[in-house]
Amino acid sequence: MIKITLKDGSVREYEKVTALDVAKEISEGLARVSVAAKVDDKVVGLTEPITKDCTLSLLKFEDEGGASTYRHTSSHVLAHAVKNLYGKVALAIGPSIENGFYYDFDIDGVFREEDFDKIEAEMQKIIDADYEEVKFLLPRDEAIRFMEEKNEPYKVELIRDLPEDAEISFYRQGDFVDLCAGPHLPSTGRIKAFKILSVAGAYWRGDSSRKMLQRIYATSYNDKKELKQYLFMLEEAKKRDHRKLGKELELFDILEEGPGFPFFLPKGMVLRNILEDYWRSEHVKKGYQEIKTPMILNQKLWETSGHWSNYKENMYTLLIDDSDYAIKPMNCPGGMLVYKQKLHSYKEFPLRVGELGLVHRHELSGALHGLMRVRCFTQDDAHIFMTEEQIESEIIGVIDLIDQFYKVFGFKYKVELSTRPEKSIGSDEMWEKSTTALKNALDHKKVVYKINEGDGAFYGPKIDFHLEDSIGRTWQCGTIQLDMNLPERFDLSYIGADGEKHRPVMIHRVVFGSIERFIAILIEHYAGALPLWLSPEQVRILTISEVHENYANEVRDKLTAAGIRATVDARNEKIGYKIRESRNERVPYILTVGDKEVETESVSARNRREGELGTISLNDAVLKIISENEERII
RNA sequence: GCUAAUGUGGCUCAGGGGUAGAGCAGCUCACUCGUAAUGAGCAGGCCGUGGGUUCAAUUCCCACCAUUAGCUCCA
Repeated sequence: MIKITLKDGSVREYEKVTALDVAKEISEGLARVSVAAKVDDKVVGLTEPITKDCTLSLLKFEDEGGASTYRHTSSHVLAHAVKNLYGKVALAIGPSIENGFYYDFDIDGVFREEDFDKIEAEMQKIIDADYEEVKFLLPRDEAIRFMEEKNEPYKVELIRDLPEDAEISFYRQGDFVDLCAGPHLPSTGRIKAFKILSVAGAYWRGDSSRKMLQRIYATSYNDKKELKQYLFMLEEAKKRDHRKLGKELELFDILEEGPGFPFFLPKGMVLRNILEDYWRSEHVKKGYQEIKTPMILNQKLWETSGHWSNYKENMYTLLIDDSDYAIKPMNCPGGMLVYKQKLHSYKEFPLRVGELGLVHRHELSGALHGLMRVRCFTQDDAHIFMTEEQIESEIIGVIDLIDQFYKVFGFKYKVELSTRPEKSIGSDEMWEKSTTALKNALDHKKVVYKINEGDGAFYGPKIDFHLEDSIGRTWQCGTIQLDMNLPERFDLSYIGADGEKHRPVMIHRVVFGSIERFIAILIEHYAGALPLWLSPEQVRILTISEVHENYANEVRDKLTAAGIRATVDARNEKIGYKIRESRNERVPYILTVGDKEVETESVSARNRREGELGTISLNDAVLKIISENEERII
């Protein structure tokens, strides 16, 4: 007898059973929506026999492990279809990924978008055939022979690399068999909606010295509607592309003359300066000082910091008067030097030193991407020096600051804590202490966070902030990193209350991360329609005809005097034309003035948020705009 | 860096071995206009760069540069 405990605590007993049997017994509906099962903590296929007492939960598509099972089977269907259509093709791997799945193929020639329809049609045939997914095991020797017979060299390599004690399993669907750990859907007919998205080259095992394979990316969903929603999101993301909008709105440009080195145009500079001004004013309020360290420093410094031995290939170097120098890829070494310029007392702690530092890093040409991935960018860095006892409260302060910043832009965010990696420096005691301090700070703020075991930097644990934009994508921006390395390397010290020298604790932290990338995220988040306080041009005053130009200028001057960025469009164009243009340029406030407005000292207003506001007095309009600007209304 | 694709006026794109076209934007003129495109005209390109093939190359071939999608890397 096998005892199965269900989610609700009830226990059922069976002689021989699969998760699917249990589901059916509960209800046909549940059996229909379940895509996999969790036996104790392991995700398994619905039709796998359950052999021991366990707790069982049935997984729907949206449950953790559900979509990945669903898409894993989808990837087999893709591979099956490609095998059917192209005889001579070797299979590599085909996992499920965040929003879909892929399969890597070794094939002569390349797949093209024109081939997608054909492959999709073949996939549909396989789904319609509703092949059962049959799992079977083979001993290592036989498994290798089996795959050799099928001319699957990659599979053979995979089997050879499996650990001694690994169970080597295969799944068969019709005449297609693939090496696979599973789990899978009961049959191919369970796939309701799928789409091939793209094709790209990918190295076998991510190793650029190995063969480049053809990777087909696709996705699948539990119903057509969800697939459609996802495809819509992709379309939306394309429309919001900051590279396109940045150029259209004349914020920045990246030219052939400087790949990865962006130019900021006048309007982009307005946005950038607003972000930096806000950053400065908030940091001053929180007790930060600001410094600026040089862009170029000598090789010796980078040797001291460890960058010369660990980061050299990413650094731009140059010769000055026969000595080696490097352009800074990070701000910290400069910050260390500033710290060392005088003797510090514990009474100064925590010492918060910020720097909007422009760093240069040699990124691979293929990695460049608009403002998201560049070769020079500005980190809104700060280094905080403190005693061990101050870690927790200081981290809380940074968490609060980051929270405040993200909220102002309307971002939700998720927090992750990364702990000690295998290769690391520092004592166990120090790691323990500092990791606990970070945890305590998070717990104190009642922040929900995920722990990434072993994902910390070699020099200390860290907290990362992943903000979520308006279409659900996440971006890592803020980070708080404890550093046990640099204070050591630079022999930093302070005089404690005991009159002795001590080593300070130091953290690096950024809020925006990179100003350039943050701007890119903002553009995509708002789809170019920046909120009033961030808009390079906040108000545009449109004249109905030439005779209204003087009044329009008066309105503008009044706004300008109040610190609002306003312009007048007095061209001889129809009002509809001028409105259309203002809207296309995402100007938040459009004020129209004609005879009526001139007579009554008013404006006909519309804004992006509320639409038409009708005719309001000039005074009210100015006050409204000023207050919305000051409140940083989104 | 690697693989593939792409590179034509400011932008979006068409074309194609006989030295280039459209729409939008720009400029000029007319209209003096009330809430998402008034009309007409003009101007604008060494067809990414350098080689090669050819009587002739923007078109075909090669190399390079850049961009894009991935791989890798990551703020």
